[in-house]
Amino acid sequence: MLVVEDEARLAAALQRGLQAEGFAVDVAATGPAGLDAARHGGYDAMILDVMLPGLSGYELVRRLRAEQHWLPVLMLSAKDGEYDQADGLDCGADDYLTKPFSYVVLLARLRALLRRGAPERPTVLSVGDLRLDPARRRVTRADAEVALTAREFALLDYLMRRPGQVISKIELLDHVWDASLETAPNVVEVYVGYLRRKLGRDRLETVRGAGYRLAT
Amino acid sequence: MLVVEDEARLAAALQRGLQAEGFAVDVAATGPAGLDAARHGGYDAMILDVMLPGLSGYELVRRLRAEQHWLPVLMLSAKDGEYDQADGLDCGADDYLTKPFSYVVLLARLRALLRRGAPERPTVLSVGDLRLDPARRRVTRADAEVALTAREFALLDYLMRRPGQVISKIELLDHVWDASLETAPNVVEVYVGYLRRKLGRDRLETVRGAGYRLAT
DNA sequence: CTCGGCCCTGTGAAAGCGCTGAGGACGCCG
DNA sequence: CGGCGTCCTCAGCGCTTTCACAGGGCCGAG
Repeated sequence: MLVVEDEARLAAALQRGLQAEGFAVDVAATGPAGLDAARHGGYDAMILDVMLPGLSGYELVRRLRAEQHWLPVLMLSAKDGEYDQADGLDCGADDYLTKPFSYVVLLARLRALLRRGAPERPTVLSVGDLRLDPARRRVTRADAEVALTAREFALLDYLMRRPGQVISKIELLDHVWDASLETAPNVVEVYVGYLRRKLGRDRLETVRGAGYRLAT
Repeated sequence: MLVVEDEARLAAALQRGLQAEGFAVDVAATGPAGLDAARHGGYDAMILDVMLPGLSGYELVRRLRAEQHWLPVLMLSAKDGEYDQADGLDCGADDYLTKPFSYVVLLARLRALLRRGAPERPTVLSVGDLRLDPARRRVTRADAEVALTAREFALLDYLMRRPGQVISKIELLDHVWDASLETAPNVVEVYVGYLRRKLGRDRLETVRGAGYRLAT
């Protein structure tokens, strides 16, 4: 088990507690150190604080995932409103716990995580004759490559992870457009337009008053 | 012993012959099946045909090596000029035999291979006509040596380990430039520029807003 | 059929991103 | 000490992308 926590007392407590449960535990106190350990050590899971010196927990997971490491991650955060749960899960953590937390709950979540194991993330998303490969950053439609800009790619990625479901503009703004409260929802319409032009007219359905849906 | 060979008669002959020598022999008839067997079974060596349905022998070895399996591999190929010996050895095979071959020779080579055992050695990385030998610190392009500085070499090394994938500047900074939170991402651009000059313009693709990709 | 609101899209400005040449800092060697 | 090679910074340029906006089309309700 890898524990990444800068508060020395909490880190020590976790280490002792987990060792008592039979885990072998390493501790890292800073973001960069944690990232490094997660990369190299063969851990079964990681407990990760959000607030860390050098590199936030979010950023740490994001980078880890970007490098194709699927180590299960349980995130810890002080609930100070600055960060929230959705953010944590969004950036690639597998579970989330708010400080202060009960030790028993932590153990239970951890066990659940380990039971699940490192899920083999889908390498390639595929819906109909559309294919999107996040690692290679390639999109093909009926085996023909489609060139997308960064934003278009992010949008399509998001939609392809929930094909057939209606996704609201607000949600898309939140996730694809980094929570900018002051951007008009019209951007979404514009980008859906771009995608339609590149992928075919009827692939993205408009659900009036509700959002958009990727045809399955 | 694992024999990966799609020609049924040859496969059967090899199996019988090797069993007569006291080997336990499994046969796989397709590339994917062979890869799978090589991954899981604890074989001492593999005899591998180049021309296979589903996945070529070259690709099979490459993948195996990429996953850190150092099972000794003896490659077989019809000498039709399309593939050649250098290719076979470059992609990570340990020895090479051209069809038609004498059974005695095959046995001798196999024995030699087993004597040597599985060496823990990094393979020569090879993508397209690019070759990079980490041990010798040498890079060739279409068999012509290319002189690279240390940094250029490290960068190319990193990219060649994940050909086709998009790798972000952040990740490159992390790995090639060690822990430089305060170095501008511009260094990466500069060095990609250097590599392009030495390796050819279109070998390194820019993926705007995401990173770089080594063309496969 | 009409109307109001929702959605689409062409236009264009601004910002962002990546490439490159110039050049400074540093270490190595003669 | 000067020449050389490597590493890296910096600033300017050109292209792409992003986004706001506005006019017009479409849809559903009444």
